[in-house]
Amino acid sequence: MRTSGADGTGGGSGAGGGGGTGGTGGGYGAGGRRVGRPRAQARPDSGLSPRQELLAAAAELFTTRGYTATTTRAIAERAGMRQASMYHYVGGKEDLLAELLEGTVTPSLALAHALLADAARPAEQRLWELCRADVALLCAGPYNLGALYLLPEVRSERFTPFRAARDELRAAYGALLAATAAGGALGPQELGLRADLLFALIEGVILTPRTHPAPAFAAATADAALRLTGCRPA
Amino acid sequence: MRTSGADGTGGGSGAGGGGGTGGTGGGYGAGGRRVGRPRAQARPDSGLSPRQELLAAAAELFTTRGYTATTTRAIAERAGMRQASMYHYVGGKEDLLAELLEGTVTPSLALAHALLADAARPAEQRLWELCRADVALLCAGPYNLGALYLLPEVRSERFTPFRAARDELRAAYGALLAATAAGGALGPQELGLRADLLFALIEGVILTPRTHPAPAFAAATADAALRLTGCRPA
DNA sequence: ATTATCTATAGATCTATAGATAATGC
DNA sequence: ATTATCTATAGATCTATAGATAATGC
Repeated sequence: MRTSGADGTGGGSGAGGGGGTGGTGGGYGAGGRRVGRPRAQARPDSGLSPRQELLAAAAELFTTRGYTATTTRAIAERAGMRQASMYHYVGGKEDLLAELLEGTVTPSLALAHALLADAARPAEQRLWELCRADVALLCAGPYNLGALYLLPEVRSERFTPFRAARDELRAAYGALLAATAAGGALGPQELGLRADLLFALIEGVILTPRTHPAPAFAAATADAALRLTGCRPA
Repeated sequence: MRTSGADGTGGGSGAGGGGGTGGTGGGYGAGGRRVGRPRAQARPDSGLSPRQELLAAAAELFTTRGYTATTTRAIAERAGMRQASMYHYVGGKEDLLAELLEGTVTPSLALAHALLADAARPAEQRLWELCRADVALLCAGPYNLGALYLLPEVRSERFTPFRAARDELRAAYGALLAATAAGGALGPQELGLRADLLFALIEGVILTPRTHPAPAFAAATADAALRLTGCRPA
């Protein structure tokens, strides 16, 4: 029998992001005995909640083998449980994909809103900061989760929240650009076009082989973004 | 029994590109009776060779439903034949994917080589032209074939020719950039980084919703590319 | 004879649910 | 009693090959 919810893990911070895995999040890793039938294959405690382990497994497998090619069995087994047990924590592969996708946008979106509200600093500086942080987020983590943006599945209704967040982020780029001197000089048509190109550059890092060291790369991309928009001289 | 080759269609021009489908390419569409057992489901002649019809079907299905999710049956049936008959023309799905991918790079690569050799024109002008043409190619055709770049399968050995061509194209962007005044002023490290960012912008159009009219969008992207590289003032 | 098709199929999987089981909690 | 697992499974597919068949070509 499938117990109803069980997502009581809290917010869920997007398992793919950042290397900072540690931190015993939420009562797991306490070493003590746990309720419920023991797992068939015992394993050293990773410190992650089962749901987070599923997310981490999904991030690796989706990017490495592909979303459709990844079976529920592969995800569950990599997370240390049997295939059927996965359904105790998530509704299926789609749930995992949705959460991973949202994790690649939500932090940047929050930052964008904060920057838009911060009228004290020059818009150029705020735009640069958003670009830098967004690229850093997209390049964070061992797997290129941005590659999942182009999955056909993402067009389906299940992923409307993700698409909405991404569209909001694009709009925030446009609003920030409009607040710059260069952006203010443009007509609305031209402004929208330039914001799209700016966004294409930022997200285009998904398509770039990760050869350059990440922090320098993020800053260099932000520099290039300001040149692209006309906010900064060559 | 599987007859050996049967790829005698000629070069194969990448079925996804351009809207210019017409032109009765290579003896098909002649209206006359054709050798071999008739198809189970007769259909009005499309003017495309069976292989081209398979490519067109694959382009639609791969981008619409996903590569792994697309079955050989779906491709064959959309091309007007039964599942098994597909193997008379191609070795399998991978063949189709490889040909579609190569079609999105080969024309730009040829142009890049031609432009590199044309020392008479200013490098800035040639770089602009490459950007414009490449974006136009990536936006051509009804389906976003660039979305296939991020398939995990593409990392496998089968797609080495495609990856090599794409790397060559990236290198050509770098060489053209190095020939510009702005590029010449950069150190080798900085130049490589900037070429990668340039390439990220161009390929980033894959991630952009196709709202703007294609020709204007291609030109605007080329403008933005020159600003990004520092070849053109804001 | 050659060619382009077709039908049939072996062998291999995959998802999601039902129901059993083995812990801790009270 | 509650919870987290497990085992088992129904029903549905998919790929690639073997071998048959129905045209045209000579």
